Amino acid sequence: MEYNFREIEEKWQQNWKDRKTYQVNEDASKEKFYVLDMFPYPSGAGLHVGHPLGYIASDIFSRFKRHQGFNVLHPMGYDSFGLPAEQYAIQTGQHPAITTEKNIQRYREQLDRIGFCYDWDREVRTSDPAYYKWTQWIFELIFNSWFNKDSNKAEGISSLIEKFETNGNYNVNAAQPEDWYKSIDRKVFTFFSANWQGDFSATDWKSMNEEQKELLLMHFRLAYLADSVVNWCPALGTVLANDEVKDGVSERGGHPVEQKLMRQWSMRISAYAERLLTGLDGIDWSESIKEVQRNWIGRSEGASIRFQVDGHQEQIEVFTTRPDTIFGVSFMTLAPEHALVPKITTPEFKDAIEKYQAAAKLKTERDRQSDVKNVSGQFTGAYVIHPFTGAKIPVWIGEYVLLGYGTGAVMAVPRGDQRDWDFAKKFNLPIPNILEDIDISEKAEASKEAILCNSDFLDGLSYKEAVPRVIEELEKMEIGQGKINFRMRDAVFSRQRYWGEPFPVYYKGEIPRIIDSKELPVTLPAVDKYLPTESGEPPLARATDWNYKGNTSHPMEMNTMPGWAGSSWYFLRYMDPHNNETFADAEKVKYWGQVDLYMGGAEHGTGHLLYSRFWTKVLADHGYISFDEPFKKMINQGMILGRSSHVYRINGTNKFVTFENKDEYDVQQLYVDVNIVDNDVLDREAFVNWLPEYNNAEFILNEKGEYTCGWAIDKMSKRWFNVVNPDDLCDKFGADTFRAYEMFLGPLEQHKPWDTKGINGVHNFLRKFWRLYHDKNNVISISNDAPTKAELKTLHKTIKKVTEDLNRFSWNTVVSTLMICVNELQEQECNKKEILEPLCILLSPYCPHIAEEIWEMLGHKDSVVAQKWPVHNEEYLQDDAFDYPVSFNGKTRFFLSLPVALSQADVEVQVRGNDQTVKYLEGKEIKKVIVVPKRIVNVVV
RNA sequence: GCCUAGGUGGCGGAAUUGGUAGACGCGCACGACUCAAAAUCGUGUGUCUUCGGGCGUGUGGGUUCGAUUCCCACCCUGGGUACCA
Repeated sequence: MEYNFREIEEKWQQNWKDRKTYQVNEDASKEKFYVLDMFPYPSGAGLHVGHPLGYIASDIFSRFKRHQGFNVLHPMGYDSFGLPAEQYAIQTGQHPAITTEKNIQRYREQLDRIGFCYDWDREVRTSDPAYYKWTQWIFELIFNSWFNKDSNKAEGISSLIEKFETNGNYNVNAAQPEDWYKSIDRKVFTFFSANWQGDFSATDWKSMNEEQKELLLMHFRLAYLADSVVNWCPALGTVLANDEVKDGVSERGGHPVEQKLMRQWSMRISAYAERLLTGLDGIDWSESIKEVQRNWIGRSEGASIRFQVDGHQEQIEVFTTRPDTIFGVSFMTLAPEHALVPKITTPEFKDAIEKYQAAAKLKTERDRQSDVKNVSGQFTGAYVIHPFTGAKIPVWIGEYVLLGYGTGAVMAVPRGDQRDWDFAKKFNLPIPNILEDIDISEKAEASKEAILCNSDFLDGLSYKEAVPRVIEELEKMEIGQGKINFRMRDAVFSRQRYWGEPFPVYYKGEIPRIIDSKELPVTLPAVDKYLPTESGEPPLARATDWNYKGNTSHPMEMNTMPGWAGSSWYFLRYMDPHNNETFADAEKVKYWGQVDLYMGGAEHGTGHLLYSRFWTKVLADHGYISFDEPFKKMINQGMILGRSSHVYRINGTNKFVTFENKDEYDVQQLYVDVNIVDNDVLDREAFVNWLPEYNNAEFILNEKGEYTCGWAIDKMSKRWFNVVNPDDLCDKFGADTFRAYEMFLGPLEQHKPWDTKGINGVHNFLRKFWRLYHDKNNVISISNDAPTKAELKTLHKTIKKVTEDLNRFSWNTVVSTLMICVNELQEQECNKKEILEPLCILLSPYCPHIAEEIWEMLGHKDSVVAQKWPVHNEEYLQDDAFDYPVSFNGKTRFFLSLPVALSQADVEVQVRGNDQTVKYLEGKEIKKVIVVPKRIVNVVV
């Protein structure tokens, strides 16, 4: 029988389905292992060869672990809320649920062909009400939480209310902005005085009405409603989170984004900044993605200092990482939008300041960034008083100071900061020297090594010594303190879209109220159109049939949750996907625990991977789960790039010149469909028929009479005509070949070009493998004879290497090892059962269909999936006589037959082939013989 | 600028702890089978060579009996990030 992969693969895929081979259940007698893929958004385009790369790798690892006796959880699902389906709905009126369902089916068909071992009974979809019921539940949990900085944990809001009732907020150390009380509406809180600083007593609390209590609590909750400056994208008609904006335009679609003040839900992720940062040390992720998160969190240590404005009540607070350079301050710079600017600007500079502010406002975020080199600024006419010297320091505004970072104000030390230095030079401000022996006429010196001078009580100190000294002094004077600043902002959680989770929230007046968790889910209502209303409200404002009937008189929240809501906890739902009582049964969560191996792209560093960690920590703080990091180890697969082909048209003609001769003409390079190019040779007939414009193309051929195409490596895209579809490859070569080839391509984490012609090599390997088990007439033929030593050695070294490679996540080298093994066994004409049976198990993670088929042909009734992973025996690997090359002065001079008695003490070397013992080499006495592992003996004279 | 991953034949890549660099595959060349082609099988394939050997892992140094591997300096490429005070 020939290797008929089509029949075999169809047969076993059906068989696995019927036998539920890959169903897993909690089993206390077995050790668990959780292998997870980042679940896909089911787009309409289907899969190309790049998508399954990570799925194949994780599938192989799951199967390997299963063979090793682990109880492996390996689920798959869909991140099925999202923009494209909604955009399609806007254009066609088709409900996004229908589009999504169709796309999911297409995805499933494509995935099934590749032969994955997912337990499909555990499939989750974020857009399924049975799923988002629990997304809504978690939202309510977060809403009903505050972050206690004393315990460094989220706690239930009731513990906060208890505190308020006994002591007001006197002993409350909650995560919230320092100036939170400033945004309290004084029309509602009339009993607080004008200069109220945020403190209230138990009596105050008790005297408040329901509305006032709720408004106050909102400033403590981990999910809160607030007026915040958000990234508004007019083209998409929605707000975006910071991680969804890149270079001032939306990540999806590249539409411009503007800053806008809106009342929005936010998540107080900033409360977890420190824990999100330190948690990185304990997880096995790539250094680069950890670095992305560290930068995003942006922790910097320094001090905040308040400068008194000369002649005003006001103080300007700055944050600096270099409080040691305080004696080098020669001016202050505020962000143009800083709230104090209008208050302190003197009349004579009012016009100039307003002009500057207006100009700054006109510039987009993007313009401001691209204009970095241009130093600009404007003096306000105001001065602050230096806290130590009493000197008058001019206050400027400048674009280089950002309102969103720190306090929006900097103390400028031109001596130590290049931007301050540039600013000082441009506007002729003084550059006082505070560092010993360093020239500052050309540039600033930011070194932390230098010794301070001209700095009063800091003279002679280094950065390390000076910082605590200054902070001590500032605290004594009550004008500053040591401070840790974070770059990370809270995450906006509202989207003005239809196709997302509805909030379980209705409004009583201005006050949002949570819908009782027993009444969840609040399902997405039908709407007549998927566009915002004429008055600019989100699409959900069109809904008339909310399933939540309890408060028909009260309006519902009309925003929906962002895309990352559902994906922030899906890995927990897989553990218990059908539970209707809780998001996942506590016992089951305890059993499956953390994800042991998480496979996916590296592009989610500041989005999904951060939010998942955040939600996991909240759930852990409330005791629902016992771990506060979701993904123990993560591997980010690289992108598979396309190899696109070029043809060269002579300008002004319809003549195409072959690659070899293209330099002789003035040509234009054009992309050509890779499917009509074989081994860089163009199928001219297919080309002529490909596009109408090429119907009458003429060719200038090479010497062989062929047209050779040029090529380049590009991203796989329809635009370059270089998309390769996995279905075609499964048709032509089979899923087993496809799986092995994707791994064989190169290291998983690296970006690498796809090259279809290389797949033949792997296909041939599988045919050879098949032939190992068959005789010349293609009849299964296996002998029960004892294997030879050489055969055992081949097998055992293969077992050893394959096992080692899989344990160190080196998927690509395994394929080569198996190829070498098959080549050797073929040479040895091995047909021994004792060798070929374990080999079949070794292959099965990579090529499960062919392994199953052969396993059955060998007379087994059970599945190869259930077989124990073979273990190698060192005994078979030893060489009994090997010629060791002897290296003398770095060059191989002669060979020794081993075993010989050699140790470092021996100075006599026995030469192969005779009994001669040498004491001298090239006339020099041998002093030392070095025996090293592997195959070299070194002689030192 | 900073962070991060890399740089090995015509190509993808291997070399795990410092130990025969280029495994395995593609491509290419030659041969077998064939009227012929495809497919398949076999042989060869870093480079120079006076056939002894010489040179070779981005560049230049260093450590070592021995360096793709370790150390120092530099160059280049991919990815991330930034007037972050």
